[in-house]
Amino acid sequence: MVGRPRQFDEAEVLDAAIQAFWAKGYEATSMADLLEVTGLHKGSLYQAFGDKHTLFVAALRRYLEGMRSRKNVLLRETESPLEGIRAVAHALVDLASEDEPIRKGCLAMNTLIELAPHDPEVAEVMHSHLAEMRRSLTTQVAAAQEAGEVDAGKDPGAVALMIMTFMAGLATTLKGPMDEATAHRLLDAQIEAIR
Amino acid sequence: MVGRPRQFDEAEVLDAAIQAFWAKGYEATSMADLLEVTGLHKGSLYQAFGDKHTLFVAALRRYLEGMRSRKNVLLRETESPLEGIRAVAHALVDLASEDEPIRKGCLAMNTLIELAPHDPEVAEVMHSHLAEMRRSLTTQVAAAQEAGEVDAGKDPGAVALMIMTFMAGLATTLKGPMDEATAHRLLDAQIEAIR
DNA sequence: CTATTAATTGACCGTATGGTCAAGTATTGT
DNA sequence: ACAATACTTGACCATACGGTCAATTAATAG
Repeated sequence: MVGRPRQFDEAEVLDAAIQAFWAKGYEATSMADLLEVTGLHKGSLYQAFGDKHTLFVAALRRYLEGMRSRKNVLLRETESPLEGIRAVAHALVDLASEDEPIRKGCLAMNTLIELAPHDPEVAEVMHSHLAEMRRSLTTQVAAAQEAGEVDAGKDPGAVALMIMTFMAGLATTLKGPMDEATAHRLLDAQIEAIR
Repeated sequence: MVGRPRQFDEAEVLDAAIQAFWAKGYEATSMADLLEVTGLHKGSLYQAFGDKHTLFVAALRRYLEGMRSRKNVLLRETESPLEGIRAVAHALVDLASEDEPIRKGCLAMNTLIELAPHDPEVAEVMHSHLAEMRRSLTTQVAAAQEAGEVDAGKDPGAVALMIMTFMAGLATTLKGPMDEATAHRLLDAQIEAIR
């Protein structure tokens, strides 16, 4: 490539943007916030990532990719299908509990609530992410049934959705009075109840 | 009282504000939106309710009171404790599914995510609401145990929290791809799993 | 009638917002 | 050296924002 190369790491900039949007939400995060947290100058940010909305979508995409890849790693590294589900769910609680006592929750759920209803592009990104999550969890539940860890009479798709719903609930309530330890306890009970 | 009386119904104005905040969130709802939806003029709104934040808190309080009173009615009118829980939970799904296909979710959960972490006043209102909800549900679960509808060996507080968590999850995911019928189905399965 | 209170209307304000642009400087490949 | 690209800096912009104020009109109680 000809010309002066990027002096910043695009991934690092996106990660910084993720942190900002995650902590304050889309509307409440100003361009000034983003400039401060990324350390870039106005011109550079706009040239590299376009406007605020475009930057947000890029950051969201990166966040979601990260979640999915961590999920896949956990599912691969655990010893049994149900252990995998457990690991993924508890990892989400850990993530949502970061930065105590001002827990940021899950950027995906935060975005689903704040933006998805009015923002078609964001909605599309979120929907395909959730669809992938659902597919992945469904096959995992089916595997757990094969392994005798989950009642074979149940509908694996329904069980997967129930786990996702519960995780969404934890990610949401963790932004309120619920504490991390309780969240982990409830999650164990939920997985037990669903087997 | 001396002087010209209010030409508008404060409750109606608050309801209109609730609808606006519910549909778009706090930040994304402008004063112009609020004027349009309430039908009031700038001066009147500011004189009667103070600034945007004060108005929001008043609207939120009214919304939460409405939820609690409807909950109490449902718990009183149903035939068994577990039926009461079922009714309350399904009513929330109905509420969160209003205005299809742009479902508004639950203003309480929306607010918990968008504002509670940075807004002490809102956080306090939400926390006391959730605490009341939790107390109420816990005694209801205990009653269901008395009636033999729920396994007496379980911790009623934990069961109550699990139901609340699941409801929070439904309220959240209903803002995304989940449809109302699925939500009701999952809810039935959840209550069944928790007994 | 009078005092009091409220609604209406519209002008006005400071500021923060997201966003653009241009001039200058630095860093690379050829 | 030269062209190409990117970063820096800061000025600039239009607008939308939340919020204030004052003048006028309307409705009520005593």
